Amino acid sequence: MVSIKDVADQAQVAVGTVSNVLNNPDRVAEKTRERVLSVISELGFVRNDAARQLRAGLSRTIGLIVLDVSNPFFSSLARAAEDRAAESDSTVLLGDSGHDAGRESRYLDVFEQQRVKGVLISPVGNVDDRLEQLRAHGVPVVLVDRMDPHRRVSSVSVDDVAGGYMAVKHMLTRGRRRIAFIGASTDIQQVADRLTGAQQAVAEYPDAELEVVEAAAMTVLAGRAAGELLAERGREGLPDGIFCANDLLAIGVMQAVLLIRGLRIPEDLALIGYDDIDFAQSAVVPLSTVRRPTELMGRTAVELLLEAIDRTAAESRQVIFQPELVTRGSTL
Amino acid sequence: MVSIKDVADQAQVAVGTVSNVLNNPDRVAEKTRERVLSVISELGFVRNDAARQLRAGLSRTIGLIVLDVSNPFFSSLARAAEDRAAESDSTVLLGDSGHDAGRESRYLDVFEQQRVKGVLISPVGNVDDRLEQLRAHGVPVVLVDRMDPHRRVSSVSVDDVAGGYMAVKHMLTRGRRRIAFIGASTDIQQVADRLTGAQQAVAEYPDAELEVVEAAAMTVLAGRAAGELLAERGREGLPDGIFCANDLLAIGVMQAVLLIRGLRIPEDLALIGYDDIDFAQSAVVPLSTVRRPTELMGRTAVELLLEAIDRTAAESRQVIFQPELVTRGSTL
DNA sequence: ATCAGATATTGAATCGATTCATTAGCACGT
DNA sequence: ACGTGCTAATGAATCGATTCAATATCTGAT
Repeated sequence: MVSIKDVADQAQVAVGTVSNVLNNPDRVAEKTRERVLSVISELGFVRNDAARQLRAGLSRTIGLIVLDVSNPFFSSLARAAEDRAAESDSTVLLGDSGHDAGRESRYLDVFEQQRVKGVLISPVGNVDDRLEQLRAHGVPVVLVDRMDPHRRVSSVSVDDVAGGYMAVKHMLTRGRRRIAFIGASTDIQQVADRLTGAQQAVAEYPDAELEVVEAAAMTVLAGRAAGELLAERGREGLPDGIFCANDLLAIGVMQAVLLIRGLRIPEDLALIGYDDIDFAQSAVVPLSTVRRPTELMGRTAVELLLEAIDRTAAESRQVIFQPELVTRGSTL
Repeated sequence: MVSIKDVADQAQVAVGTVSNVLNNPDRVAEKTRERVLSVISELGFVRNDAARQLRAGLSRTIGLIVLDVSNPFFSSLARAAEDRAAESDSTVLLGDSGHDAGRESRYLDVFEQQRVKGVLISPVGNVDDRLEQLRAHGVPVVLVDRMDPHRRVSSVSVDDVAGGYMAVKHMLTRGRRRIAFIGASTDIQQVADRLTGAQQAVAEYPDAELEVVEAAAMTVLAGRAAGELLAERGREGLPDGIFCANDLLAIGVMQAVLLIRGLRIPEDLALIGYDDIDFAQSAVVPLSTVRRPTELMGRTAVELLLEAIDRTAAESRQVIFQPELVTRGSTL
């Protein structure tokens, strides 16, 4: 394995000079620099990051732990974070907790041992203590898609109350009055917030009513089951507008509802989801939905982190983004 | 920042003993070990991986670079790789190239500088030279979902010819004879292989014929466009079995075809996709498909890597997995 | 009490890049 | 020839954990 010493010998300079070529090129005379560089490529020298980090103390990597890497929300966010990090000469290393607290904890261990510059995390378990410990060790942390109730760590999140509000308000302005909300357990904060927003919108219309349907999960199949349940009531018993807590549910509902002979979306029933996954626009009837600014969130998360790295003992910042209404065929 | 020295002082032992507590616990007397451990948690000591790696030479991380982290094939593979790595006390750090050669190259740089134990990669660009360089530096490489034509590096891949064969053979045994293959450009090796398999199956039935339809992309929308094109021919001109090069295309085709009044899947038209994404089973008509053993591939990739790490100068191994037919409502 | 043989502990040397006080080299003016 | 003021290059000390030869401590047998 080629070390900086080998390069120095071969190029007939001191190790310090080689180091300067790599880190302070302008302190080295052009002739020397070129000679050293050519030796570097000749020998195929690659800087040992462990040694560099040990001495210099600083790392160039940011750890990102997400709940589910196959969820488009997170993968898009991760990609944006990577791009932003690259602009500041850092790299994002991605860990997928898969909603598993053990795995999450392992990644936190690894990142801490590797002395990453900072950690972005969308937490599963109760990691408040771990994060506090990281902060105490000088590793800044930014929460993603979740706020710290104690406001001790910075965060980027989305105003899901506003998202729920705009989804339902949209259907109300289109004349719908019998609204249904379909979501899984409101134990999930995000789902509870979307429902709250929906209730606020309905409250503005005295002649409107809101029905809450609990689905078994946030999946297409659970949505279809919920839709079939509604369909059994017959056409008269149906709501005229349905807001689903995510797009998967909405697609399931759409499948169930379209099987009812003669029932049409959006004429008889308006339908809106949440997330704007790829399938939303390519559903049989293109699905209206609420989009979260994932790219912006990813970039901002990295920026908050870099900010925290610079002024070491800064106060935390909570950035809350507004979601955006995407209207398509299902609510025209 | 707490170092091993601080722990040693506080626990009244030598640094070597602390190191042994961490790495060779059975060499340390129980009483001493407990004392050291309690000091470690009291001071909140976290081992500095850079120093450990510098001295010990070995790293505990494996780099994995995938084409698209939001693709269920890769995310499932990544998760399996992580699990397998964890069993061997290693961690997988995930890099998402997003089909971008520049990003891929950046990740290779980082992984090489970090001296990872090994690299798993599903390559975008022409990285043969880079990978050869890595191997020369003693970092084993395993290709994922692609074989090295020169057989210099190990790989795990899938027999897509067999996959195409079994998809079409399945429809043929169900009595279908007018088969269509829908796929994007056969520049993509995987697509070309699936077509080859389809042709082999059709060749076994003298009275069967195969039509090839080129789609604009491998997406739902492209599939719907292709389906609409077929639908224009009227019912008589339609094939009675369609094999799509992936599930997204198949779902698009299904959407287009079901709009034709009276046409039914699978009675009038059998349909089969490839990949077994989540949506396949929750499509309006559950979609038959061909599944690749992603978990097994992820585990095996890590195993090949670990194998290569142990016996340093071993020959490469190409592992080719057989895909599996998943029959659902769309071909009953 | 003594010694052999385990067992437990010690601490200096080491990995490779960075840092910085020191030295070398050079140009120019007197 | 000599001093001044630069820029360029040097190389020893350093980061923190691991390793291993050397030493200390303990056990049990004679």
